[in-house]
Parts: sequence; C-alpha cells; structure tokens
Amino acid sequence: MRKQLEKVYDPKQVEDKTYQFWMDGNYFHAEVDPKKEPYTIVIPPPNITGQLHMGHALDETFQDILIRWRRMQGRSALWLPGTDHASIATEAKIVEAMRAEGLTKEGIGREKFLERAWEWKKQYGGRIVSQLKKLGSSCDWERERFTMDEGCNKAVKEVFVNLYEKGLIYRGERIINWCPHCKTSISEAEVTYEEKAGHFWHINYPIVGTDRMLEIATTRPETMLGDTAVAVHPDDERYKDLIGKMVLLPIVNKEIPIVADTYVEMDFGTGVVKITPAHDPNDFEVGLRHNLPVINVMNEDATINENGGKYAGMTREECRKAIVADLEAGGFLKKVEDYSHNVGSCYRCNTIIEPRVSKQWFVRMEPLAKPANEAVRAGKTKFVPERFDKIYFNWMDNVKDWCISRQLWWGHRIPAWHCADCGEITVSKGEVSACAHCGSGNVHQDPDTLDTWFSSALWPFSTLGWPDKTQELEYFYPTNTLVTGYDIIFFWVARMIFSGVAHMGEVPFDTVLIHGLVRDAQGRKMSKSLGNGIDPLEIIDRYGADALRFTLATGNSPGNDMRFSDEKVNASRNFANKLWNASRFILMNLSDEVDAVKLPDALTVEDKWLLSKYNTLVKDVTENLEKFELGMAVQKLYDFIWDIFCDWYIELCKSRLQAGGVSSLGAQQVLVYVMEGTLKLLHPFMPFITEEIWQALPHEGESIMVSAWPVYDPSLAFAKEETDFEKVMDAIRAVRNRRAEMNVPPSRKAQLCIATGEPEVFEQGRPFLQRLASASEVTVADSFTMEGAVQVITNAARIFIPMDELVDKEKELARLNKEKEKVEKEINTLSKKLDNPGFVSKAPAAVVEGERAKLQQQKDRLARIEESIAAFR
RNA sequence: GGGAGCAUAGCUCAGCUGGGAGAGCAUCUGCCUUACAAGCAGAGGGUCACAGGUUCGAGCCCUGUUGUUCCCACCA
Repeated sequence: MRKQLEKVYDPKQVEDKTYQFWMDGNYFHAEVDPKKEPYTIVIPPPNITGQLHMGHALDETFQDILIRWRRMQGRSALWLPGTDHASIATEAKIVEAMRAEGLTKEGIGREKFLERAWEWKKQYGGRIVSQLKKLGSSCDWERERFTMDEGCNKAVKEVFVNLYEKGLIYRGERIINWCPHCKTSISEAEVTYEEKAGHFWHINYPIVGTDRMLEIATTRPETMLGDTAVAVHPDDERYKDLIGKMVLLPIVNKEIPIVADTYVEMDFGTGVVKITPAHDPNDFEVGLRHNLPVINVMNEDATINENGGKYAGMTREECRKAIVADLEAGGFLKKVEDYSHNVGSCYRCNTIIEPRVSKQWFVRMEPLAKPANEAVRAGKTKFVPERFDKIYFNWMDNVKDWCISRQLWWGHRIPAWHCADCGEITVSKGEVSACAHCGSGNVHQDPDTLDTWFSSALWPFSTLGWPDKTQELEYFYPTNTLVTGYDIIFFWVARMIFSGVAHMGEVPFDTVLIHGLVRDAQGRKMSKSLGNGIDPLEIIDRYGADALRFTLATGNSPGNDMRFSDEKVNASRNFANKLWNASRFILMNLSDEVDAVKLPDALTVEDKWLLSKYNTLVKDVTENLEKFELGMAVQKLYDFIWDIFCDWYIELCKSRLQAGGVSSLGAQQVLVYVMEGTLKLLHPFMPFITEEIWQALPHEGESIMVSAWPVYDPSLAFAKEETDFEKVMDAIRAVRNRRAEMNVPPSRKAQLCIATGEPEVFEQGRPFLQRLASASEVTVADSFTMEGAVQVITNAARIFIPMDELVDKEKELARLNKEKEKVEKEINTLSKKLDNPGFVSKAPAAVVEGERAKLQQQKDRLARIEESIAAFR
C-alpha cells in the first residue's frame, strides 16, 4: 500500500521534519574532495543583533537555490554560514540594556562590559541562525563562523600588522565623521546624506579698524564659536583689499583674520565663508593651508564644551537658537533665508553626524584600490548585472583613506601598544609587554577597536582558515558567487575584493550577484520607522517556506527592486498545492508494478509530446541558472507544471489509466518519470515540498537534495510528435472555444467530424477529442459535406459539429467572414514581407523559411474558411 | 553637478543575442468533468512614455525629450 497524501498541502507538517531529516543525513556538509569540482558561497553574515527580515530572506533564497542546484550537479558545494559581531549595533543594544539596570559602560569597565557582550551574543546570536533554518537554507553548519571568533581575530591581527608594516595603516589627527549618539568615529561610507530644510543666516562681522561690515552666510551659526578665520576668494574684487585684515567675531569678541583661498566660490552666498577648522571637513583643509588654530567647541555627545563660554553645556540645537537670538539682539543678524541642504547622518542610528578632529587609525586606500580595480577590469570578478561594476569603480576610483578605528569596546581591539616613555607605537600580532623602540615596559594597548567591516572584508578567506594554509582554503578559495544587495557594494564587496587581492593574491569570488530591495506592496522601502516591514517568519507560518521562496525568486530580474504582497505569496502557495495534488493524482493511480523511475518501451504520441517538452525544460532551466536568471527559470517551471503537465498531460492520460493494462502502466511510468525529474528541477526553489513528494514516489537514493540534476537527453527530442500533437490540441481548444461561445455545457456531448489532410494525426487524437472536447463520437475524413453544422477551423483541420438547432445561419456566416478577413489580412502582411527582396536576401534562412510556412498555413486555412462559407450558401 | 535604473494589459511585473506582444492578480461567462473551487474551460483588455534615427524588420539598438526612482559628489 502506497502512502497517500492529504488533500491540501500543509507545510507545517513537512518543513521542520524535513529540515531535521537533511541535518541527520549530513547533506549540507561539504568536504574537500579532489574528485569533485568545488562550488562555494560565503554567506553575507547577518548581524547577531538582527532578526530575519525580507532582505535576508531574498538574499538567502538566492544563495540556497544556487547551492542546492550545484550540489545536485555533483559539485562539492559549500555554503559557509556565520554571523557578524556588528560592533556599533551590538554595543548600542548592550548599553541600552544596561541603562535599564542603571549601569553605564564606563561604570562597569571594559572587562565586565565585554563579558556581558559575549553573554548577550551567546543568548541572542543564534536567533538569526535558527531563522535561516526555517527558510530551508542548506548551509554547512559544521563550518559556521563568527566575525569575532578566534580564527577571524587571528586573520584580523595578521592583516593589521601586515598593512602597518607596509605603511598602509597609519595613525593621524584628522577630521572624521563622529556620531554623537554612538560616540565613535565612523567611516565615509557610513554616513548617509539627506536633503533637509534649514536656514541660511546672514551675519555681519565688523571689520577691525573700519566701520565696514563683512557679511557672511552660514547654515550652522553655532559653529562660529570655533571660527578661526573668514575666507574670500583671492580674485574677488569686492574683498581683495580686505585680505590680511582682521574681523571681530561677534559674540565671541575675538579678532580673526581674513584669508584668501580658492576654495571659496565667489558667486555663492556672499562670497565670504566663516572658517571652523574643527567642525567642517573643508574648513579643516583651509585651516591646514593657512595654519589656523583648531578650536574644538563640542563634547563627544555634541554638546558645547568649555570653549563655548556661556553656551557650554547646551546641545547643538539649543546653542544654535541661543546664538541666533544673541546675534539678533546685538544687531549682527542681517537676514535669514530658507535653505535646504544636505545633512549627513549616521547610517546606524540616524543621528546627525558631527565632523570632529581627532586621532584615528586609517588605511591608505590608493595602493590597495589600484590592483583591485585592475583585477575587476580584467574580468576576474564579474558583476551580475554588469552595470553594477560602475558603482564599484566609481567608489574605488575616488576612495578616501579608510578610518578604521572606533571608540567602542565590542570589536577586534587594535593590536597596537603605546609607550608612555618614548611615545612610540608597537604593533604586533602577539601581546606586547615591552616597547619595541625603547624597551620600556610602560606600554598600554590602544583602547580602540576596529571597524566591523575590517573583519568582514576578510570573510571569504578568514573563514576558510587563513592565515593558515588549510586544505579548505586551497580547495574552496576563490569562492564562486557572492550574493548581496546593491546597497552594500562599497561597504563590503569592494573591501572584500581589495582584501582578497592584497592578502590572497586572488579575487575572493568570480561573480557578484546583485539583487535589489524588497519593498512593500506600495513600493515603499520596508523600515522600522514606517512599521511596514513584513516578517518572513510570519509569512512562512501562514503560507510555508516554499511559497515564500518561490515568491521571492519569481517575477523579478537581477538588480531590480521587487514589491512584496500577500497576493503573490498566495499565488505561490496555490502553485505548491497544485503540485501537491498532481502527485496525489499520480499516487492514487500508481500500481505496485511501477516501482522505479523508468520509461516504458512503447511511447504514445502524447507521451512523446510531454517528454519532448520536459526535455526542453531541463535544458532551459539549467541554462537560466547558469546565467543567474532565477526568475526566468522559475517561471518556466511554473508554466510547465501547471499548464503542460497538469492541465494537459494529466487530463490526457486519464482514459488510459481508467482502461488499465499495459497502456495504463505506460502512462504511469511517464507520469512518474516526468514528475520525478521536474521535482528535481524545482527542488532548489521549493526544497521542502519537492522532498516530501519525491519520497512518496518511486525514487532512487536517500534524498532529492543529493540526487542527480537532470540533463538534456537527445533521445527524448520528438519534434515531429510535438507539432503533430499540438494540432490535436489546437482542435480541442477550438472546439471548446466554440462551445463556450454558444454556452453549450460540457455535459452535452456532440459528434465531431474532422476534415483534414492529415487523418493519421487526428486518428491518434481521437480519444482526447472525445474526452477533452466533449465529443460523443469522432469521425475523421478528407472532407465532409454537411449542412447547418457548427464549423470550427484550425490551421490543420475543418471541424463540423452537427448541432443544427444551435446554428444561426446568419451569425455563423458573419463569424466566418470575420475570420476570413483576419486571415486575409495576415496573408497580405506575410506576402508583402516575402515579396520584399531585402527581407528574403538579408534575413536568416530559417526566419524566411518560417514565414513561408506560416503563409502556406494561412492560405490553407483561408481555403477551409471559404469552403465553409460556400457550404452555408 | 556626475552616473544609473525604471516607464509594456485596470494592478504587479516578465520579455534572454532585434524575427508575429506574455504571466499572475483583477474583471466577465460557463462548469462541483471522481488530483486540486487554493480548481477547470473560455473571454475581454496593450499606439510597449514621446519624437527622431539605424535596419528587410525595433518593446529590444542609437540620439533627443518628458516623467519617476536611486546612487555618488557637493557651494559654507
């Protein structure tokens, strides 16, 4: 007794059980196997603070599709999973949790803080991993890594020391982007700019020794507390005579010089710029050129410090208001304009960043970017879609030095020790107890940690054992495909590429598959603040993981954003159910004799039609996957299963199954053969349901996920049978169509008389016409003379349905004449085309041949229509 | 300021190297045909944003225009 399936597919009864089955079978594990070709994907490690969101779901679905497909193709397919320590985000969470207990970071100290952080990681770091499993991700969990584990730490230190020794890491006092909320420096890439409405305050600065005023315009009046000059353009006739003079800084009452600098745009604002070297990157540069003092007027949290005099203690915003009020009271404020300008914010917490001068560690980018660019230009790494290489090049060609130090505790600590005696720095992979320069034991480690992306950049090789020369590294590196969103190209992709090139001498992956964002049904970005995020786990709970995966993989082309809606998942769920019921049908009809996947010796015309279609599907899906056209592959599978397999073949084989005997056995074998192969093709997209059905059908092997991917089989290409059978299908469709138009219910059977030049084709199709076109009886002949019958014309036949009482002669004639007109028009277009010497001589022969065949077909059709019209007269 | 994407049926989107416009949803009609009503059979609906050009042939290639989204840079 075969296992019978439930009437409706219930993912809940299948998914967890099946995932466990795969884990028990150890199918996810990839070994170094010289007999096999490797295929490697490293996961973009999700943050340990994170919850699975739609972006992850899309990313992981693509990766799982690729990895499952390659595994079935016999590659040693490694999907290396792991998580990211996410220094800023994690530290923020822990600080927040501590605040609830009335504790502060500084209060408990570094050591205790890190203990808590690790405890937190232990408790919550696994959450996202278990969520990945819900999706069906076939990661090699034995090789799971963490960006702050021992191996990654070893790699980080190795790279830091290496770059330092090459002079590519340096420490310097620079103006950097400071997040007053996270209280750390952040890199250029971590600042997002947004157009914000603001004001342009015009302020009069009295010129010392005259009664003239110099009018400057600023968007940030509060920074005037740190002004150390005003600047004009050297060629500006209006101000030329003032260069070198002093102005009196209002409120502060300090004299500062008027300098000349070409940075100033003459025709913007008043052509005079106040210079605040400590709080503006451009002003900082001007300050360097003119040897201006740098006065920092803000604390770490962007409140005004003691340099701000009476404004000390105010926030930036409070100070701005107070200063503007004071300027106005003092008569210095000339006017206020509305002005919108770009304001930079921290990409993590969205706080407006504050440019700040401080001592930080930097990576010198130019020497690293150059070889990385060359590698990509040489095609060693390809972006899919290709256009994204522009984003990469644009960033890499203009890249600034990378600020890598963070004033945080949770992260890789910078392996540098400062000597209190000689002031020199000792950089080392190991612990340092004595200064390498003076030998003093009075050394202390730099308190800062590294940018999270510093360790992420090493991910493709640190996870494979580097800097040790492991077998894994040798075998799996360079990896093959990196799957990620376009929003992360320079944060991560670019940095992995230059790191791979610098430390491994080889790019880290051959292909970067870029996908877009998942938006909500209205096309808005999903975000916490909008509250429009859709939880993938809830979707899985309601529709099943397969339906979610199918939705994410379908109707979407690489690099483009997609909208997510319940309707789409619903359609996917319906598809899963369709597949489920098709297998139920097969199982209900399967006799015990059919116990293997094997084709019958004798194939009928409809068998050959189906097998030929299936064979093409195998080829197409494989080719689409090779070109990363996942959406197209999945669409073809959908069409094949629903339309060709279910709506046609299953209906076609019903009479054979009912008849029993050899003919029935043959149909069963074909059903099993095609279903089994199709399940394999669909498995990477819908792993759970395909496994469940595959196990219920005759099969070989333990699991579909380690079964062999189907290959195109030339012996299954039946071109002639395909076209022949489609003529029968055409006839069926045409008859159905006529009957529907005349509102004849299927229960009312009618005789069909088919006049055709290819009687053998329609003889073969007789049982199908009977069953699917509601025919009581089918007669095939060269021609018929029949009066008053309903007539249906296809490209291969004239079909008479003698239902005289339904025939309205006038209407029939009108319809036939309309059809005739249409065909004549068609013939006209085709003839014109074929009479065009340009077309015949320049178009490919196959195309011309095709057009000729079409013309002939239409001419034949026209002849049939004319016969029918004549018969009515 | 520079760059990129998008514009195709009422809606959401496919359409791979140019060779007779597609799907899902929605709408309308008829069916519980014993795998599936989460279904079956049918129907209607498109100047492929606009204007030129290349070509025997353009939704697809080129130029320009309009609308829209995004990225980068940035004049304080």
